[in-house]
Amino acid sequence: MAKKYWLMKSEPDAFSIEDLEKKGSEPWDGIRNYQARNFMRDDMKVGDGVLFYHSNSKPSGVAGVARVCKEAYPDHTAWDPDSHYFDPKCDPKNPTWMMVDLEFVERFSVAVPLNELKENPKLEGMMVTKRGMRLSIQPVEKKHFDEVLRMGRKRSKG
DNA sequence: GCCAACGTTGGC
DNA sequence: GCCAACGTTGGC
Repeated sequence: MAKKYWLMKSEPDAFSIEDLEKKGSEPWDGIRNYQARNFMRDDMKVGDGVLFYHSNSKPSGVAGVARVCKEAYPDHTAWDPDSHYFDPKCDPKNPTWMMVDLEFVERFSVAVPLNELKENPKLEGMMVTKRGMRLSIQPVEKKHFDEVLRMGRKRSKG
């Protein structure tokens, strides 16, 4: 199976690329959307490339790159009453929610802001550039992944 | 802080 | 099963 590419959103106040860099790897918990879960559960494999996107940020944009290092397994925060992500409808014996682990790959010194993604004709059709796109995990085409990587590294050089 | 977009819930 | 109400996401 060919390597796949993804974009995953996080609010940097909650968990940022800097946090991932410090920790090395981290479970991507708290996903409570069926479409996003299905991508993790059904399609993500170890080694897949991930654009780490900072949302609700100034500005929002792609802050770096991560890699899937563990395939989908149950998200235990769903049945932890103390967790922000607690889901009272979730049965631990038949887990509804899953997560993968990501490991740090690369941090752009300056994030590639959303408006530059939108303005780049090579990224036409990329999901994150579409208005009203709230899905927090999105599949990304290889050509788009490579172009965003190029943009991030170019900026990093100054 | 505003509000458009969109997913979920619940009454019927 | 429809759809209005509600809650959340997330850019601006």
